[in-house]
Amino acid sequence: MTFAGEKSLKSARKAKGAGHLRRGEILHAAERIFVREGYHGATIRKIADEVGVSSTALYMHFSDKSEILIEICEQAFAQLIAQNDAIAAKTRDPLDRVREMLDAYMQFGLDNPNAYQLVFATPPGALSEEKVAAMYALGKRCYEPFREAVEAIGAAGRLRCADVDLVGETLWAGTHGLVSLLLTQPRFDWTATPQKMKAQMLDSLFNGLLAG
Amino acid sequence: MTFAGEKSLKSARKAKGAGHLRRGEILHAAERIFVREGYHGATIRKIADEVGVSSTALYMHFSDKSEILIEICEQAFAQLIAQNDAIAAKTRDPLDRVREMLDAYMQFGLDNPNAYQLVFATPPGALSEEKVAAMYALGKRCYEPFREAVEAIGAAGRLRCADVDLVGETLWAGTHGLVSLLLTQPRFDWTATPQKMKAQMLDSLFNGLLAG
Amino acid sequence: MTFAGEKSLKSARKAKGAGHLRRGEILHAAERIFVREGYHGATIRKIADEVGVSSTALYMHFSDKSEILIEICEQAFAQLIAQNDAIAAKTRDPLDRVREMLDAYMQFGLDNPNAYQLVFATPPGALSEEKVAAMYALGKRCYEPFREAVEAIGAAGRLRCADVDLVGETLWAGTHGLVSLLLTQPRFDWTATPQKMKAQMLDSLFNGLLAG
Amino acid sequence: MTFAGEKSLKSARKAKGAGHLRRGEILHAAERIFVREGYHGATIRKIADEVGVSSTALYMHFSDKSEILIEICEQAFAQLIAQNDAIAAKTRDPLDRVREMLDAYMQFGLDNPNAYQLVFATPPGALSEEKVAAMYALGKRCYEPFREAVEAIGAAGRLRCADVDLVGETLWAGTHGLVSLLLTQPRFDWTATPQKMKAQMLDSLFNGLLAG
DNA sequence: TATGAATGAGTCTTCATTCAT
DNA sequence: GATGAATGAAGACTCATTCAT
Repeated sequence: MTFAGEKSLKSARKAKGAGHLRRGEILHAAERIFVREGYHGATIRKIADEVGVSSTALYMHFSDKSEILIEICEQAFAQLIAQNDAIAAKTRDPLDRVREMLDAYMQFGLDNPNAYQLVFATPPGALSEEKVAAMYALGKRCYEPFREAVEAIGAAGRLRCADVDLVGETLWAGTHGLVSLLLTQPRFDWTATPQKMKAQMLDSLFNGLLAG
Repeated sequence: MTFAGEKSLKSARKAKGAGHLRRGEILHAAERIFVREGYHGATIRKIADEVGVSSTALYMHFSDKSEILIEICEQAFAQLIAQNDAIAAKTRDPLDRVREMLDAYMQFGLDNPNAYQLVFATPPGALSEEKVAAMYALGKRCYEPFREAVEAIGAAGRLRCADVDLVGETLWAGTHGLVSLLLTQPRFDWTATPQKMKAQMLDSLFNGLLAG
Repeated sequence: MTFAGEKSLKSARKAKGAGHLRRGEILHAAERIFVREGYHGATIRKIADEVGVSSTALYMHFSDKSEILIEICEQAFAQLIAQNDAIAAKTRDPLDRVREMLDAYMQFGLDNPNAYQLVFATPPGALSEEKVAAMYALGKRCYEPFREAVEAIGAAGRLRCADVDLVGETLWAGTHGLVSLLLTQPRFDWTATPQKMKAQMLDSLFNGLLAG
Repeated sequence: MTFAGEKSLKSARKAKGAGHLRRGEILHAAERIFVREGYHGATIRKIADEVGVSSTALYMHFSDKSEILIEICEQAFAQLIAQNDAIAAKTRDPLDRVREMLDAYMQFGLDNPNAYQLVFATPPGALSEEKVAAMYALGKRCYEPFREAVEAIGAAGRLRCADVDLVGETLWAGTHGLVSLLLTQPRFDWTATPQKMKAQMLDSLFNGLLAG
């Protein structure tokens, strides 16, 4: 149900700048509520109440409930991408690069639990096929610098396993698992701090995957 | 076969089910839809339609929408617990025991993607505090045999790291991460089969965590 | 929506006799619940539960929810009529006759609070025009012996007021008011027993209405 | 004016009301329907239709169906209380005071048949225990000035009966009975006007209760 | 005689969304 | 830029009623 004009409309709104603050407030409130109640459980009114404006007001900033979700995800990906790009530019040693990327990735999840969960567990029914594809593209873009770094490790002959992609995916899975569990199982009696767990996870995976 | 519509449909329906059959059908349909649409997005009507009964009919089997969710989770935990108990009873060597448990755990997730996601990302706001606590208790009960097995490895001096719990949690996180990613990112271009990835994850973690 | 056959159907059912007990149980349960919850608030299921049978079972005794209400009212009127007829036949002195009738009337209300309130405060929307008319006819039939008795007092020149009907209606209103208040305002801190209040009401009205 | 249908209707609606106007309209419609159909029989939709708004609109003014009922009762009590207070302030002679209060009370019932019946036969199961208690408190507050006036008559030695409360309650019962019957038995062939009946009831009770 | 399973209509209520102001 | 009033559609759930057994 999107039609031409949407894009420019969006830009127009963003360009205005006056409502920038509001926009941000709404996004943050929405993020919290989307996670606390689930996408469908989060109502426009609940979000508006949390911000302290009328529900009508949200429509001045977002044309749609789904647009809020999309923007949250876009921003999350933007940060994730910037993060990885920065590390890629800065850190030469591929091993350090991968480790830094993974650490930053987990840290992002811990720092932005709502956005993280939204990105990795949004009910599929929430977004149009189009939008889901767009999100996927962002995810891929984000994954790329990481994949390259892993490949560099492999090229340096430091991997125990020949399949570079399999290694990368395992690293992602392990780190994602830690963040995911920490966020979704707050009741579990975790014995160490998130920082220690992050380190342990990275150590284990690197120990396990790297060649002697 | 399909033109008479309403009447034949109705007869077909009635002919179908004795009683607990229905219950099972409903649970399975609900499982699918809860995951596809999220708990709040899954409506009683959608579930009923999927089963092919009136929405009213669901209330003959479940007093509540949440009760359906609860039962799905309980059954999932029951299977997970039975699985772990069986392995604990059967497999003596603690190392094999842990590996088997983790493998079975991941396999359960792959085989029951809906139940798995429901259990590990229980839709927020769906269950009463009470019920959430009950679910947590089941989770703990399920984790126990696994924890004991990890402890046995530690007792045998085979762990690189002294903190047994940290090791157990890392193992859980890693395996959960793989299942979670495989289920939530079906679009990602996974390079290996789930079976290979499972093996790779287990190998990596064991390599990384076990003492030389 | 009533049609020919209803009457005979009813007789047929009643004639059977086997379900007599059940029928009575249902009527009593319904009476309680109609009053406790209101006609619309009383559901077939609630009534069935109170009796301890399935809701379907009620349909074996009554074709309809409204039929239950009607029968309760009919029985109440039947008793009221029998009461008045008996007093009319037995008590010669018109003054005693009226007093006895009014006393019995109030006592009926106190003894059968549910039926009484049903008869005098059934939401009009509950019954068809037809049925309401039938109820009214019964009410009239019940009122008749009372009216005659009041008339006899008047004929004996014992009324302060010439309008016999006005006197009768005032007597009815006064006694009804007492019963009605006692039943609907159980929270009120009534200072005397119902028996004393009945007597006081009758004394006051008679004192007030009778000539010197 | 009436042919365009929907659109003009809508405009008409919108043009109608500022805000509390609506609230009042709803209260009046609800009052009628509550009495005509009983509390449970009165549906939000029926009320909304009577007002000419969507059922959703009711929720902009009242958070709940029961809140509508509560407000009707509160307003009725408010008027009743104001009435009695005014008479208490204005009329010195206790006998006149009581008579005026009772007359005003009956007149209120005749003028506000719906509110009256709602207040004195509050639909069972409609209100929470709390709310029922609140209503009772209002009733008590309303009764108080009347009770005091009756007491004053007694203090003046003008009562035939020593029990002042019993006298008050009898007066209330008698007058309530008249209103109640007039409202619930519109089919009955009342021989006098309500005004005459009111007077007759008061005369009878006073004659009966007062000392020679 | 009785019931368990089923259903269509309808209940209260809430949602996303619009529009006049 | 913001809102209060409004609404159609839909949500969970309940009701009276039926029917095969």
